[in-house]
Amino acid sequence: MLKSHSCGELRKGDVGKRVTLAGWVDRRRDHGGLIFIDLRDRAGVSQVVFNPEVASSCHETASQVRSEYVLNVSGEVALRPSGTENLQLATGEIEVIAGDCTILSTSETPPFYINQEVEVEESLRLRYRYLDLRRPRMLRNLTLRHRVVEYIRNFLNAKGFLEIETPIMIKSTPEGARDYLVPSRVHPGKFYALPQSPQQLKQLLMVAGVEKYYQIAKCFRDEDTRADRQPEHTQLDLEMSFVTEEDILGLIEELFTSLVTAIKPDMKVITPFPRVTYDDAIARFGTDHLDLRFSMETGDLSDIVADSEFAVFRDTVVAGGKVKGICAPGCSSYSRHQLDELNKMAQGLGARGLLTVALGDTPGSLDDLTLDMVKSVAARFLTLEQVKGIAGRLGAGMGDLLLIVAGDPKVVNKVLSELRAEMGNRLELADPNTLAFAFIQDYPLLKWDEELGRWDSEHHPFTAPKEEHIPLLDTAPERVRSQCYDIVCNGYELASGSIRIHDSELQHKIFSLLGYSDEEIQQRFGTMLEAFHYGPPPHGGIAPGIDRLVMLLAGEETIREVIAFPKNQSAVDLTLDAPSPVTEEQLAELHLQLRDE
RNA sequence: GGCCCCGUAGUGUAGCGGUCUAACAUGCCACCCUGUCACGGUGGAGAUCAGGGGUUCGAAUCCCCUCGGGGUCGCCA
Repeated sequence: MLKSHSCGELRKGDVGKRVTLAGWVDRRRDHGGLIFIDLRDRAGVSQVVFNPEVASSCHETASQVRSEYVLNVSGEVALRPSGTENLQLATGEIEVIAGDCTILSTSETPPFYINQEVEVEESLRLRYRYLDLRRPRMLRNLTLRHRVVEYIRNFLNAKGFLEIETPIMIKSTPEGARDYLVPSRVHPGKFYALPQSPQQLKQLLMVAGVEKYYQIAKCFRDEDTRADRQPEHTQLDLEMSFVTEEDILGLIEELFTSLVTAIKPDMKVITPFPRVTYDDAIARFGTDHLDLRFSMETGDLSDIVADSEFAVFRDTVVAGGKVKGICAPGCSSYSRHQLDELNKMAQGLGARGLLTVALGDTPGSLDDLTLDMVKSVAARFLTLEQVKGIAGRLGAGMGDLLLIVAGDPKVVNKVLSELRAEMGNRLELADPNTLAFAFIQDYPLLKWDEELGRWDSEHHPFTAPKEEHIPLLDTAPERVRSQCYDIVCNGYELASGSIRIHDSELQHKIFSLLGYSDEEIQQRFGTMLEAFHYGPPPHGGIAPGIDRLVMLLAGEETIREVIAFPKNQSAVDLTLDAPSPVTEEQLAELHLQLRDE
């Protein structure tokens, strides 16, 4: 080793020791005579003093050094002269008196600050990701991620799970997201696909008798990116045999709560995790990836306004739509501009409009409310009783602002859930140090796909219906609930899972319901159905997203901040400049020809 | 594919129709400096204002297109 100690570990107790350090020049302070260099490695920073009277050639070397040069320094650890200690620094009581110094490598001036926490354009950071990762924030995030994965492995290993790798090149199945395809050289015209998840493989592992499986698995989806979505992401993929929904939820709750306690003890977790049915989630929050850190629940106002003079509301209800709203506490004094912003946001999400109702100027009892204190374009169409009814339903008082949307229930819920998140943000209602996990249960098994004119899986086709709902598959598929569950946290979907079908008859029936021909079923799922003829155990699992989990623990806004080499919004890897063209020879070998477009 | 936002020295920002020959901070270069730690001091270099077109007597500034980046809707079983 070129170092005897790390730059971050030296303390008072090391005084007098002769040490050798190696690291990067974080900062150099040249006093003409004395030169101070903060030498940085992964563990931290130590101040090295270069004194011409102690080692003149060494001092000469130090004067040539610039930021991010890599140095090897030997010297004695000394107590800093009294009065010059730096309490900001863990190593601030000592310094290393350089006796010998070698420049291991030089560095050009970096394209952005490495020793300062300044926001830099993300594309530049990604182009020089190896420099970006030198910055404390990134090092912190990567370290956190490592510890999370380490914790998960230890936790599951202790519970008797086997970590098993599954292939990255598998078979394409056209349902779900678009596959990333890998052309086969050996088999002209045939392709592998990168897994969207190891779903079928882990179920085969259950048939194989593994009983408890997990994997830190890379998953690939060729869909557009978002702040919390990348073309490839990492899941804790997990599957167990002979379990019920309760077993899976209990395991995950124990894992997550103990993980947070161990790794981020300063963060609050609400236990036990609240359980919300899908229908309740939609009714109360307009979305199933809800944020339970604050209330501001939506309220259905349809019955109150059905007979109102306000045509927009009345007509919506008559046409089978819904009128719902939320209450933004203390926002009755919102300016015209602020209201316009919210209106624009609502319209951007598909609402025809947003009705705002300001209840007086100051806090107080609703009993004192009079119609002329109500500021709203709909005020003259509503009775005082109706306004009070609406306010009551939304838990509003004087001084509050009501945000009301009318229209198709899907749109109304979408818009209100986004407005709720927005207002929660603006009013700082969501404590950034709280992780509000929740289980969402009782999802519908199927959803009607308008475009294709057929039923489609809400989760995936291997999800088991609730036992007692199986008869409904023939009579009222829309009413069938599944043994499917999500974990959400602070407004993000963190995990999805289900108890799987282990009966090949039932599985076959679901496939048929989804409109697959026998031939298609055989072609896409033949192996699994066949495997299910050989004693498949009842089984189920779940797959929490590691990127999102670490993002929440790190307090970051995007998962890119917790991925070493992420892709940008256009799915480009700016570090390596991928994707890139390939040679004609490569294409020919793969029996591929590019189309003119 | 739609909508919204952004693009000014290496970096981060200011400037938003004329006095911009583009400012500030920091970084960079040179010199001075033996107790600093975001060291200090003096001086200097550094920007076709993303690119193209238009409006105007005059454009970093207004309009259009293109490119690049971000957010989002669609999409993500």
